[in-house]
Amino acid sequence: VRQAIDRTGYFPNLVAGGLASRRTRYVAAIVPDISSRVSESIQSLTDRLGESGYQLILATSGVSDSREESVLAAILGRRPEGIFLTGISHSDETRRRLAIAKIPVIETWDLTPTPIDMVVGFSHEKVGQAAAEYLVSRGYDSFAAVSVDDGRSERRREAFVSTLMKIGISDVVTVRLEHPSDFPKGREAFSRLLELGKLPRAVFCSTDVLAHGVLTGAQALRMDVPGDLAILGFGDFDFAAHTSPALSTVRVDRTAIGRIAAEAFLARFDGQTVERVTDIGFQIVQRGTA
Amino acid sequence: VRQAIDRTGYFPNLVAGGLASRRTRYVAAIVPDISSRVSESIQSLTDRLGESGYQLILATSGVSDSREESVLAAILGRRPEGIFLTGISHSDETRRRLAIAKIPVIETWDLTPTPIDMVVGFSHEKVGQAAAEYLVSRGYDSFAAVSVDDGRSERRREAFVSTLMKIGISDVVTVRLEHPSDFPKGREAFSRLLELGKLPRAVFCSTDVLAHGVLTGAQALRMDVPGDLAILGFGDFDFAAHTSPALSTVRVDRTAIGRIAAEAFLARFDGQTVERVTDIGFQIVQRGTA
DNA sequence: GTGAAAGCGCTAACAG
DNA sequence: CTGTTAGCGCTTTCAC
Repeated sequence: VRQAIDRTGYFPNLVAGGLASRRTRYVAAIVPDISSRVSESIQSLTDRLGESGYQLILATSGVSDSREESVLAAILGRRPEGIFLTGISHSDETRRRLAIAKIPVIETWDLTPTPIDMVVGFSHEKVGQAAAEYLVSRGYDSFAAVSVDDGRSERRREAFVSTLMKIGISDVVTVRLEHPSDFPKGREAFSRLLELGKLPRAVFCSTDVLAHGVLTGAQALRMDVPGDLAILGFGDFDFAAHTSPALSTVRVDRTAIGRIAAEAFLARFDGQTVERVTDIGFQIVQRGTA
Repeated sequence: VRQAIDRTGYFPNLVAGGLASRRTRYVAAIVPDISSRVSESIQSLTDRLGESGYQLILATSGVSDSREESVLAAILGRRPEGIFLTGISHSDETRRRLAIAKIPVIETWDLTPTPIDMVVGFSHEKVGQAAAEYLVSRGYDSFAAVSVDDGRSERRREAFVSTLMKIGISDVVTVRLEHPSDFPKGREAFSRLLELGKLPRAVFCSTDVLAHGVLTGAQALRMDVPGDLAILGFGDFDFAAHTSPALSTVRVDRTAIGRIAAEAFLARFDGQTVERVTDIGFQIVQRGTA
């Protein structure tokens, strides 16, 4: 039999199987764009899912999720058994369609008290707050915050600023740049801080690329980092981390998001009940002497 | 009718459609890993394909494509209409299965005279050669080459070395590191060059992260780059590019690979004949005064 | 043109 | 337990 199979080159048609069994063994993931940091969680998702015979349908929703709704519509027709979403802000229409589809949904990279179904992520507010508390605890007393105009980035910055406000520090210089954050924008942020005359002792960048841009701006002026200026980034952008022993960061385990999401999907497919919200947390990685 | 559709929340079952029409409107892509540079080509692939109603099945083949064969088997059963592959070395079994499937296949990120079907990429030999010729033309006369033990990386280095050999320069210091290339390995490469006593005037790194690691190694010694040491990387790793006005690179348009592949697939699905091999080339981007 | 019927290649339910 | 049969929800063909 095996020989006959080999000779004829037969391999089962999974689309027929999917139709008959109503189990397509697909999970769909919608990410803003594939090259972003968010997509790194997809790696662990794919790998774990692949082990159990599931395949990933990957789609991009574009800048600020502009295409999420239409992409979702296109994808639901393919009857994936689960949906991996980025972020927690989704249109009513998206929510309605997801409700109709009645399949496990996991929102990621954030936390919310009102998830569509499940969430695995961390609190961006807590990140900003922890960043502020960390810098204060290390004795810094003048601050700046730089972010890009993207929801999660802004929320980290806002939490940073408001936490400082609570302990009586209200003159936090804020620099906001256009999404997406990249290296030159970090340099630009540094220039703007310079123009404002009084450079702070510590700056929180809501992104690691931004932090790295600020860093080189400072280094170009022969400043000592973190001596003259402490820089705290976010995300553990490996490259930034390795490049700059001077750059501290709020580190998030990106692969955990994919891994935990995969396990949650598989458990649900298996009929098990699953924790609805998983906070993967974060940690502050100190480098140099900041 | 629209109202009834809206009320019942009906949306067509594409898996039934796929079975009936034998057109699944899926394209599958197999990449070594999602976080690698290779995967950036996937972005443009997905986007262009999505515009035409095609969805992407993404799978990873693991380090040095170890899982490519099994992953392909799992994927062919889903009857994608096209396959996007990374690289040009594929096992006989892979080739056999692909032949049986009789669907368009595009090998990418490389060039070969014997493609399975179509190829879109560039010549790694030419990259190495161009790197050598560029540095020589700029007056450098002592060289080092650093690479990781990955097929394409090695081929760039080998071409670099052999091109220099042809013009009479045979004492090129070579440093080989383990795959995958990362920042610390670049620093390690620099250390090894130092240990060898005589530091060259120019070094070609077959990866941009490697180049950046070498760069910071040099900067740590207060060396002037490119004054004391010219560093030429490969790949246009944006971060490296932005960080270091001192770092030149052999730039490849990664999005072009996905875009061209998508167009080729769509044309073939449409019954058109398509160019079998597309060389997207590369260009040397000079930064600083190197 | 419009409408009914016959698959697509499996899985699952059922009868033997 | 093995063998048969009836769908899964579409597309396509074919008769009208």
